[in-house]
This record gives sequence, structure tokens and C-alpha cells, in this order.
Amino acid sequence: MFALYNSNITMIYSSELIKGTLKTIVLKLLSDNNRMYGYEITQKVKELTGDKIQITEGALYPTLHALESDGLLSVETEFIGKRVRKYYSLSTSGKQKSQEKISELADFMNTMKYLLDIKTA
Amino acid sequence: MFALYNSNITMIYSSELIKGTLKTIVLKLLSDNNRMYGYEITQKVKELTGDKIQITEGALYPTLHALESDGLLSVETEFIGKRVRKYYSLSTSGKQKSQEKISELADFMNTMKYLLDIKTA
DNA sequence: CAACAATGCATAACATTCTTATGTATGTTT
DNA sequence: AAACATACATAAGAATGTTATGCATTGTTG
Repeated sequence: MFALYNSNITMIYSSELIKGTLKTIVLKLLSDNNRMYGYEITQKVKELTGDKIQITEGALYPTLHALESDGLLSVETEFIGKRVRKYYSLSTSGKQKSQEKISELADFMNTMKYLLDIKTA
Repeated sequence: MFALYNSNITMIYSSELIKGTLKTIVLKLLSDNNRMYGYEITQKVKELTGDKIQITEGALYPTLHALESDGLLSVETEFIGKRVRKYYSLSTSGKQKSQEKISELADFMNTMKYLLDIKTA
């Protein structure tokens, strides 16, 4: 099940665009999904964006740790066979923060789309 | 002449959102306006976004210098009385690059809006 | 079954790109 | 004359990514 824009063209965004949006993406996915683990998040984002947004592990794991130490996420460690898996879910304050960040980013996207479309001449 | 979203609420975006979009914003304004100087760009962005996006000088001037040294912008220095003013305009390769960056950012915005709206449940 | 790819976590060195602070100078308004 | 706006510039520091590396387990394929 896919939902892609320009799925024929594989255009991976230049990385600097992702900056500043990663936390919000993570919070959004967790607000929709109740609980997810790190690797799952990277795959979900790839899937939902048709490979356009690829979250690197070097970015994701520190971000998850930061959100956790801010009290926005709680963690449950589980073992799948011998392999560790860490499930993250939103805390109460995480749910609050999640809504705020999503609203802010959505608003920002509208403003940016307006800025990009406008002819100021 | 204004065009604001939520003009009653002054919500300045948390700064990290701007990251990675500044070059594109500058290129976009220059593709619409033929030539502009630095201070003018900061004011135009403020005006167009209803104060939501405020470009700091510490970010803008280094960006203009970088775009210039990449050959994307050309400069003309003028004096208004005794005060210096540096007008920037797109070079030929700058016009090309401008279109590319605008397309990429517009596409990214669509993808992000999709990501934010979706219910993955 | 051996090799390779995928799953799953983690951290460190480095790069990029902002913010904040500071500096210099001229022009305008109260 | 003080304050604010215009107009440029740069440097120290913070934030947040990439790239590289490491380790271990599980699934797939020739």
C-alpha cells in the first residue's frame, strides 16, 4: 500500500531540508501509532514518502534519546528471540508536545508554500 | 498589501524550521524580483510572512556570500548618499539553480504535508 | 551451507547552518 | 540628543544533521 508523489522519479531530498523536522516527524508517527521502535520508524517514513525521505540511524537514535530524556517518550525494551527491540510511545506531555509541533510545522509548510508560489513583482 | 495566515496570532516559528530553506527563499525572491539587497530581503520575508519568518542578518549575509562565491549571484555595489547598498541578482546558472531548488522545496513541502495529515493507523 | 542482505541497536568525528553577540557607520524621528 | 531604522560584516557557540564504524542476530539466496 503506497501513496507516492512522482513515484516514477526517485528524488531524495537534499539532506538539509530534513533538519528541524525530524523530531516532529517522530512525534507525529507516534501519535498515530501508539508505539513504534526505531528501525520501524525509519522504514515507515521511507514507505510513506516513497523513499524520498530516508532517516539515518545516526540522526534517529540520538533524537529518540533526546525526546526520552525530555520526558516526551517512554520506552519498553523487548526481546524478539535474542534481538533487542525498544518500543517508544508518547507520554502525556509527549502527546501535548506532539500536537503543538505538528501544528507549528503544518503552519510553517503553508507559509512556505505561499512564499514559493507568490509572485512579488 | 499583506497576505497573512493567522495574522491575529504572532507565531514566530521555532528557528530550526528555517534551516535548509534559507538559500531557496533567497533564490526565490531574486527570481521574482530581478535584484534586491540584503536588508530588503529580510524586510520582504517579514512582510510576506506576517512576521512569522524573520531572517537574521547573521544568517543572511553569509548565505549571500556563499551563493555569490558559487557563481549563482552577481553583485552591484551602489551608494545611497554615503551608505553602501549591495544589489544581488541571479546569474544564468543562478536562474537554473533557483528553479531546481524551488521545485525540490515545493515537492518536499507536499510530502511533509502528506506525512503530517495521514493517519497511519 | 556459505555468503550476503536485512534487522536492530549505538556512538563518535565531522560538517553545515543557524543564533547571538558584537562592531561600524549613516539616516530619520521624537 | 537619544532612540530607532537602515545597511553592511564577522566570530563564537549551539543545534542537528551525515558519514563512518561497531556489534550482534536473523532471513534469504545461489
